[in-house]
Amino acid sequence: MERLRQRADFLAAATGSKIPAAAFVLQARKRKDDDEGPVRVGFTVTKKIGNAVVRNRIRRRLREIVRLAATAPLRAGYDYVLVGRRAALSLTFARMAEEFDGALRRLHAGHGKAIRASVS
RNA sequence: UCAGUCGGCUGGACGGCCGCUCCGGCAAUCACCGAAAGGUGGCCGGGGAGGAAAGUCCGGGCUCCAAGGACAAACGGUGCCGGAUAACGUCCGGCGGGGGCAACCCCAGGGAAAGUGCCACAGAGAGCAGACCGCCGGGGCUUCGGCCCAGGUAAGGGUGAAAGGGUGCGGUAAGAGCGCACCGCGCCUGCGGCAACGCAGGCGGCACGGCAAACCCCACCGGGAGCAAGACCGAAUAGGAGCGGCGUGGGACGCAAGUCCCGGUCCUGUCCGGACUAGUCGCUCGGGUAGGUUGCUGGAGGCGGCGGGUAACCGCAGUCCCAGAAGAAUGGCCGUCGCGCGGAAGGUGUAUCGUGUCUUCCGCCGUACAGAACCCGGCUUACAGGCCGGCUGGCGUA
Repeated sequence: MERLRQRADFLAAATGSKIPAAAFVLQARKRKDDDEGPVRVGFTVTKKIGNAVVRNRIRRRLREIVRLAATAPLRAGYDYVLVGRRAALSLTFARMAEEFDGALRRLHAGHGKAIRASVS
């Protein structure tokens, strides 16, 4: 599993499907012509959420959720982005892990609010 | 012991499971990603947020850019004196003014006899001072209550942020630095101090109101931009330069450049008219974008010691190496405890109350402010709490 680092990758993922949850919004996008590539995950916590300490803490908790959810149905060749929300600070860890699992299943079942990416 | 004041330190601890990042060592130069530059991957050992890392308000280092040097002008900043420092708007020690019983605290604290300007409202009068009320003697009138006229007067009332020294005595018609004493102010001299300034004496009868966070004057300081600085590597695609291969319709003139005619293609189906008529492929090179590497942490460095200095701080030898990320590591989850607050019970001390102190239990109680981003010195602001020390005042005891 790799981290997303380039700004272009984040912008691309934002055009994919979105699944909202209490603690985060899950965005996902299948990379073109790449069925075997690694799973890549990125995290976004905007300045609106809080100061640097709060943003760091949210990002770390989300990162840990993804790391420990090895059995979750993450798919190869996909880019995932988790956008942190304020609730990620106070919700219990188990609850958030459940939400992540549920969000992934809904996403791959096709229930996400698919936003048609403009063909580039 | 209570109240106050100043300064310094600290910023939870331990354990379990699972991770992140950097450095060093070991090993095949192996595997994977990428066109390349380069990156990722194993095991072992070690390091890994703050007192403000924050705000980005000053001052430096460092880097690039600009510029003959110096000075001046302009603009910006600083502003009692001396010292510290790489430097500062910082710090230390003094001086002056103000506040507090005191410890101590606060002050944009140069120049107002260089010039210009302003001083609202109120008030009679506000910058060559000023008679509204009042006071005073004189003249006139009088219904004997007073009224009028020309004067004198800044002691009193009233206005104001401010009314041209203050208090007292003398003096006078009433008053007035009109005279005197003390205080204040100004000038001169002497003494002390590096200086700001202080002290003493003499002279002056008081002139020189305030505002420079109004313009201004004086002294001193300042080139600009910032690690997204800068350096190196460097695609794809487009464009540029060079070399080579193939190609560049026919004819006339001309040394050549070129011009003209006949063709060909296009505007457009036709006429007329107009435009075009040489590229294309391969290799190499340079600039540069995405991207990557570096800059990147050993420094005005920390620690304790000795010496100098009232202090800020400085010197000497010793010792230590102590974060380097890049959509941004330094953590996530759980347990036990600590600390604080509140409640309950019990013990202890006091004649009693208040209350102090100790032990145990309980609380879906609280445990802050805040995350390095090139590096230092400051300032400012935020902060649950805890600890230590100096000094001052009150009360009690010996």
